[in-house]
This record gives sequence, C-alpha cells and structure tokens, in this order.
Amino acid sequence: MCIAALLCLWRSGPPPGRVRASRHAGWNDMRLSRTLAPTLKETPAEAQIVSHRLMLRAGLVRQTAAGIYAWLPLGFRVLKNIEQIVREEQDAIGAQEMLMPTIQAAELWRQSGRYDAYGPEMLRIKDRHDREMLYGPTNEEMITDLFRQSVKSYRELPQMLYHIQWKFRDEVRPRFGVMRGREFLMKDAYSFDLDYAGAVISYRRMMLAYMRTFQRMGVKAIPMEAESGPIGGNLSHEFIILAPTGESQVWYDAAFERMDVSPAAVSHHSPADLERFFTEMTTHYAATDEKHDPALWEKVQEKREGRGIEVGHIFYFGTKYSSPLGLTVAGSDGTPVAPHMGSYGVGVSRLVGALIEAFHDDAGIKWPDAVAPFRAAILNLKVGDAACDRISEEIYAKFAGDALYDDREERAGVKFADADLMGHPWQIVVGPRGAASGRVELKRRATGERQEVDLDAALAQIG
RNA sequence: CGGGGCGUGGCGCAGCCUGGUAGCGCGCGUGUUUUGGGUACACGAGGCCGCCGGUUCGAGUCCGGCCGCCCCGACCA
Repeated sequence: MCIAALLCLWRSGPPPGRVRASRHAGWNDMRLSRTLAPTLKETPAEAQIVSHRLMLRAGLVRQTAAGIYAWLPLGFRVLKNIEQIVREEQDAIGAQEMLMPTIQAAELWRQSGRYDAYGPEMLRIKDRHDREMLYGPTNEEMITDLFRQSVKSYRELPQMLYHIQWKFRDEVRPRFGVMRGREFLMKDAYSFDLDYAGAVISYRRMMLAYMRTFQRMGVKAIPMEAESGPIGGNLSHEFIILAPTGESQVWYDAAFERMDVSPAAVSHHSPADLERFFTEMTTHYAATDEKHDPALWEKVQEKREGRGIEVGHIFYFGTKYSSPLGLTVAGSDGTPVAPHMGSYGVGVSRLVGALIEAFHDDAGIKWPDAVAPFRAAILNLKVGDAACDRISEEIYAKFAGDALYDDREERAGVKFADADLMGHPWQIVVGPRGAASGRVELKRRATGERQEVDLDAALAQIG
C-alpha cells in the first residue's frame, strides 16, 4: 500500500480510542496544511482594536463589506461553541428554542408602529412583487404574532421562547470588527407571562441564565441597570463583561466577584431563590460611565474599577407589543388579558470579539477552554521524521477532531508563532528531541507554562 | 449624519507635489542552507496603480464625477 493510501485511511473517519468527544457534530479533518486558516504576520490597516486585529491575523474572519464578515473555519468553530453554551443555558431554564426568519414583512412592523420609528438602521427590501420587506433587526413583532395565532388561554402561560439568528442593523458607522458589525448573530428570547408578577420571575430567571452563560465562558459578567424605558419598574439590565481593553469604564462592588450562581446555590424553579439572587445582583453598586454616581460610589466598601463590554441586554416591556398587535389570552375569569412580555438578547458574534478583548497578550489570543476552536494544537516540528510523524498522528487520532494538527512543512518558529496567535489552550509540541523517547512538550497557552512529559501523561492532563 | 483620511501584486507601504518603461519589505514558488521561537542566500511568479470620463504626444501622478474602505464625533447587541 502506498503512502498516499495510508494517509487516506487516516483521514477517512473517526479513529478508535478517542480521548473525549468533540464538541462538534462531525469529525472534521483538521490538518493545518489543508485548512483555510490564513494567518497574517502583519496587521491589516483597517483594524484598530486588538480583537479585530487578532481575528484577522489569526484567520478567524474576513470582511466582505463594511460591517459584514465571513467566518472562516476557526472563527466559525468559536462562534458555534459560544452559541452552544448560550443554547444550553437557555434550555436549562426552560426556554424553548425555535428559529424565526431573517426576512420579515413590513406589515407587522406597521402594526406595532416601529416601521417608521426604527429609522434608517432597518434594512428595507422590496421583493419582485414590490412588497415591502425588511431584514430583521429583532423579532418582537414576529414572535408576538406567532404567539397570538395559537395561544388563547392563561393556562398556557408562562412561556419563554428563543432563537439564535442573524440580524442586520444598518449602522451608520460599523467598526471594531465583529463587535459592532452590521450583520451579527444574536440570541434573542421572549417571555410571556399573565401579569407583572409573573414577568418579574421570568426576568430574574433569565438574569440567572445569563450569569451562568458568561461564567461558563470564563468571564466575569456584571449586570448593570440600564435605561428602563417608558415602562419603568427597574427591569432593564445590561450585562457587561470585564476586559482590560473594554469600550467603557465600569465601577463595581467586589461583592460581584464572590457570587455563586450555580444550580446548587440558586434554583431557577424557586421564586424565593430567584428573589434572593436578584436582590443580590441589584443592590451592590455597579455602573458604567453614563450612570456612575460618585456620591454612591464613595460608600462602597470594596471598590473595583475596570473596563467593560456590553454583551447582553435584558428588559421587561409589559404589553408594549401585545397590546398594539392584539395578543390576548383568556384570563381565569374569561376576560381577555394582554400578556406581559420581556425580551432578552445576547450578542453571540460580538462575544467572539469581546472574549478576545478579555483574553489575549502580545503574541495572540488566549482562548478560554470552553470556547476555543480546538482544545489543542499538535505541533509536529519535523514533518517527515518517522518518530515525529508517528507520535503526532497518534495524538491527533486520539483527539478525534478536537485538535488542530500543524503538519505543515514549516520551521518551528513559524508553528510556535501561529499556535500562540490562534490561541489554542494547549500546545503539544512533538519534536525530534523528545519523540525518539516518546516524550512531548506540553504548553499551556494561558500561563505559558511548559513541561516535558510522556505522551500518555500529556493526553491524561489535557483529556 | 457632521468632520478627517485612504484606495498601487495576498498583507504592510513608497512613488503622486515637479506627468516619461511600476518599486520596497513580508508572504508565495523552486533550489541550496538552517533544523525547538517568524533562518540566510539565489532565482522566479504575481499588478486594466478602485471605476468612469477629461487634459496631454504621453496619466499611478493633473482635473471632474462615481464607488469602496478606515478614523474621530453623535448613535448602538
């Protein structure tokens, strides 16, 4: 059998003895020599902020028009990982996943009054019959319409629905790469409750889900009171994650650093737990530039300051949409009631940039384990060397698609630099020095710590 | 939308003021070299100089229009 045929066998499918399941559905063959991951030594002129620069340099995305990006294989994997964490935490509090279209008819937006109110940020389109359509910037009207078609009784409430879908807002000035693009991937959820008291519970539940979501991504998130809008009631919060290069200054109480939001500490089924949680989240001081109050800040015992990036926003808006769109359900006494609603967004694509802002150094990205495109990179420092090739292939096979194999015929320095740039949490360096005796070097990207270990020890540690 | 700037091989840039055969670095290909942190040398491929029009014997360069992109501000997931 020729070498090419052997290689084909290697590539033909999931090999046995996998170390851990891939976070992805399929088993992708990820040899760098056959991967569209165009890393750049120099920074493209258009990129200003660090996350944008690194996303371009690490080959995660490419811009195709102002504020519109193509997601290349590595970037796409990160996006999917973030999306999956968001999904799991939404599911965990009982929200139902669905999928609404990107293109909507103008008609519904006329009913809610937002067709004119939204302004030029909304991308308006005409179809071949000259019907007015739009590329959805959000989905309140649509979900309200869908809900009213089928839900008729208070017995069916409460409900919470969400989808993860591309949105378009025709920003006057897109910038910061995917952090402020025109096209963006967003998780938006909508809650329907019979009354205000119910809506408050939904709101708190979602706040809990958000705290857990961001915590899983390895970042500290702080809910900050936002403009409460016409409804009031103190129920509008922005979620800011801390990053040294964040867009705005934030002031907060160190108490946020100690909060336990695990299911063991707070049950989303228990209104009492939720209330305690909500109180905890909203009584300590936390503010961005606009809302910062020096007088109140003075009273904070343990002060913390930093920079932050908004990655989520939740708000309660009562019957703002249910009323004009005619959504009512029969109450227990038979009279129609307009449900109280809330909506809850997470900027999924924005998070890719935001996480890079939070986790990087001069050499490149330092992905948190939970969202990294690959758990590890295998750096074969001497492609063609029998021992290096054998060990590299062996490791690669065991990772079952969750490792990127740098099988390029490049110099060691190039591979190190690219691996650091791309930010895989672990690097497994297979060089002729150690390979002969079955040893590899294991490097932890986040800390820079390295150790030379046996192959099995390396796999066990990363496992 | 107000203000500013930039479009020249894949990336970063020079050339434009003062019109005359399109250049540099990186990257890419081949060879030698090197062999654990972006090695060195040689040779080579690659550019309707954003688009349209004008001036001129001649336009990357001057003039007009258009398009695209970036930055600051206002606005925003």
